[in-house]
Amino acid sequence: MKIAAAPAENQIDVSTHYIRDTIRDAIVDRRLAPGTKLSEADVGALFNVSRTLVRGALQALSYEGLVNVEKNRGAFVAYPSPEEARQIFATRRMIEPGILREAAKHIDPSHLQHLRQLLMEEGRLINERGQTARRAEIKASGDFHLMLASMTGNAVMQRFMDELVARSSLVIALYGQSAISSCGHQEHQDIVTAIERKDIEHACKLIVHHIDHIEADLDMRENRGSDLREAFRL
Amino acid sequence: MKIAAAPAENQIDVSTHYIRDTIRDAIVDRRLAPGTKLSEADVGALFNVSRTLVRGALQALSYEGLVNVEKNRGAFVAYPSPEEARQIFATRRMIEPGILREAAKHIDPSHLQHLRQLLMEEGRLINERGQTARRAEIKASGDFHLMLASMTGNAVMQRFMDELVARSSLVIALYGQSAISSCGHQEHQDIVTAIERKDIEHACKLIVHHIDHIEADLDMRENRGSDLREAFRL
DNA sequence: CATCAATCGATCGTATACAATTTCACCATC
DNA sequence: GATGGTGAAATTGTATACGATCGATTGATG
Repeated sequence: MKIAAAPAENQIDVSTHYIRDTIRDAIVDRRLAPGTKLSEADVGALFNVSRTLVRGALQALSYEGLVNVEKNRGAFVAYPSPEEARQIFATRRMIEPGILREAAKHIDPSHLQHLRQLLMEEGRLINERGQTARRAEIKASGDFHLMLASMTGNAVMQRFMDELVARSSLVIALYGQSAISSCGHQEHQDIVTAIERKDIEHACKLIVHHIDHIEADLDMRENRGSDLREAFRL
Repeated sequence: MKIAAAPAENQIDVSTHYIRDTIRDAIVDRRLAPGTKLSEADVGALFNVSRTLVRGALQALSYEGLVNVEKNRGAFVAYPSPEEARQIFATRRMIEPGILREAAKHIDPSHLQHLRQLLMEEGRLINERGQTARRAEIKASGDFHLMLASMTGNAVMQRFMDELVARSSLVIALYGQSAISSCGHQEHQDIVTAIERKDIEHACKLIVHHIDHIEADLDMRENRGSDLREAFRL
């Protein structure tokens, strides 16, 4: 399978960071399918850089859990197992109530306004059709949770949530049913409402159930499609 | 300053992982002081490998927050600012109660036995003197929290805690008062007792206060010693 | 016809070479 | 004596070279 990534972009200063971010976006947006091989030479050719920089980017993505690097075999877009997916959502359930309680301490009106704005954008996307809108919807849903994390003013936690949201997007793209639940949007609204009322404990309950619902909407049977092969690899 | 790291170890297959782990241990154990420059050539010479592998290891450590890589200047052992230190502990307060609640769901008698064993080891170290014992004590204290994380059976969360504990150790080594509080050990015991009684909510309160106490025992004034310089860098 | 071994091609792992940048010493100047 | 500029040395950034490993194809053999 050929990789459909960004063009060479001769003008831009192509660094490891740029390559990493570009590939990450492509993975999270599902323009790169899980399991796709990311050959160092191919990626390097696409960006007009040597394998050295590509390796750096792939290594970084492997730390983030978006790419699996197999020794002497190469790098592949992550294909999270159902167990891995469960752990990602379990981790979010462990973390996000804590984020909400901490965010509540630092909240100010502009935060609430920004949250409401995100919700409106989200609502707009739900009514659109097509794959592009679907991708944007998944991204917007993640942005909502990232916004909550950013309200804590805690860069360490934000990085953790960045990773969790990115990996969640990958999981949703992989195992999501075509009949996507638009109730997620309603749940986001309910959470903001609870925050506005300063009923943080209720917001915590809501967000845990929300994560439950996201997970419940997935169909995580093994061996979807053709990739028996990955199933047997280490 | 010369680096006092592991010898060349000609026999061992020295990979990026090995280098990363060795440097990480040295940082967390404070055999490498914060701010120490990790020159690629020097480190490579110590391990008898080329700069290629060293760069990989340093990049990995930078992702973990134990090393700062500054473009065109090199890699330095992280020198966490007070603000960064506060964020690390704040993150732990957000996460660890969630870990406790999740761990409680998966608990079995062997876990409790292992916890008690860690506590005994910890108690033994408190009564020893010397820098070696101090290092071991900091490490043991971290291991207690890592054990709780491992009880969740969640690899994603475990990795987050690995990072947080390692960075905490660095912070404690940096800002810790010489008069270390041995009440941390008592607090660990109280937490285990609460878990044994299945009073998880109490254990959560205890662990949050415990983290508060660790943080309160630090002296996080800026500009300790000479390093104005770091203060102005990006 | 199936199975297994040898070989070849492709890809990765690591070292090395060269370019770009920073650092530091030295010297001129005020 | 302090300041500022110049050039060499040291260090990092990136590309390339070469050896090692893996996978597939081919051909021999039962």
